[in-house]
Amino acid sequence: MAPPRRPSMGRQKIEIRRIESDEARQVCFSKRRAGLFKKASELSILCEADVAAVVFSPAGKAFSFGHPSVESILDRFLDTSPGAGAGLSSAGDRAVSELNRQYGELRAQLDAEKARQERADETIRKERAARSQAMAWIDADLGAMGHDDLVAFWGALIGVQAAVAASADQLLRDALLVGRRGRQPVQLAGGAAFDVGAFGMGMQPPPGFAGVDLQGFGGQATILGPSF
Amino acid sequence: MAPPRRPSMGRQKIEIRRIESDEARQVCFSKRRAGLFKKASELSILCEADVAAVVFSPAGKAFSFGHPSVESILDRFLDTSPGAGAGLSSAGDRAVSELNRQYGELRAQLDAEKARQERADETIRKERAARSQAMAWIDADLGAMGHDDLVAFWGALIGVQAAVAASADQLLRDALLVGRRGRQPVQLAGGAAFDVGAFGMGMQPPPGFAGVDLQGFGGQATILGPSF
DNA sequence: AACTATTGATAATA
DNA sequence: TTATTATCAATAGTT
Repeated sequence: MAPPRRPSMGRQKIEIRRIESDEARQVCFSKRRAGLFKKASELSILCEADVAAVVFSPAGKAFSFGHPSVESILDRFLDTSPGAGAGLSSAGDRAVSELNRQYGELRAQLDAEKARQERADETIRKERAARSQAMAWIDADLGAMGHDDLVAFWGALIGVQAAVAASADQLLRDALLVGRRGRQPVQLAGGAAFDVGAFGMGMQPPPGFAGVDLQGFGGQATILGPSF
Repeated sequence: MAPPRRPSMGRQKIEIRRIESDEARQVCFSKRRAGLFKKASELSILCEADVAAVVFSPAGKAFSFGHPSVESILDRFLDTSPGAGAGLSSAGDRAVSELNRQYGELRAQLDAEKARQERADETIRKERAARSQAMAWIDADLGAMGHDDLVAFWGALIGVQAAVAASADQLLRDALLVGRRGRQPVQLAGGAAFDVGAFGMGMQPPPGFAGVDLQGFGGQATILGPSF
């Protein structure tokens, strides 16, 4: 059998030497320029350092990053003047500085959002994985199953439910399912049969539990075999 | 036996914000400054770009990297402005313009993220609402339930499942639960049928099922007492 | 400074 | 160009 082809080889190790392909070089330039500026930004924030980076593309186009501003850093560096201090030298520089600050703030927000999104996705993914397991059981031919089979089935489902709820509770604090892990008998009024079609999002109490005693699970229970 | 403690926690995730500890900040500065210059060097070699990076430590000490030389890059960057006739008159102005553009882009991204997040939250909310209903049923006393009741129960649960799955499919396209809506009996062998230990995610058997013999489904099963 | 477990960056691909 | 994914590379926390 053929080895299941990966969708990608993933990143491969490369030598640090001029990339021959024009296109590949351009792509690499864009990516690494962004990476360089990000690193510069992180350095300036983490260590409260003043950082400037200037890059000219092979085509001659200039790109730059600076905190608090490119020019203030460059001037300070070129001047070699100890007296220049750390102050910004012009209104324009101050504007750039402010923009840079807002930019950093915004980016932080975006990162936070992305992290939150990832947690949500993960929660959904887990719940679904658990549910698919439950579905497999649910798909079983229930009519052909004995009573004890069904009870064991139930037990397994409870386990899935508990696990899912536990992992999910971590993320959202809406009180839909909080507390009450212990069993607390649900009051099910008697009545008609199940109306499966009615089960949607806004559900009503299970219609079809007429005559079922939901109380008392405290003692020992013996469940009879597949006799039925 | 004691768990073999790792020699290190390894790298931990950190937020990009000022490092409070003076010592840690200094160490980080040294490491990341080196990393930044390395990245700059790689960029210049790989893409044949002219690159300069200037860093001032919090203490005011200057460090720099440049290819082919820091000064040539900086001069070129600072020079390329005075002559520009249209609109922007200085490198600083262009930088501001670029920053503004990026700022707008970021803002748009953030909005998109927020919208996506809202959809995810809604999905989770719905799934939970449905699940809380299912939980109410699960809390019922199964041992006291007759076979017919249990079967009906299952039927209702299938309805819930279908509704939940339908609403959830809208959001995520992971193929965890795609297709197969119709019932396709699961093979429940007469022997060991449910492997509780194999629970979907990383789940443990339901707390109360410790005493339940899940093997030999063809026969009789006895569930022990209130330990449940 | 050296050492690793992790996170983060990115080459290859679609 | 943007998205994805498998790998490689950088580095946070320790020793």
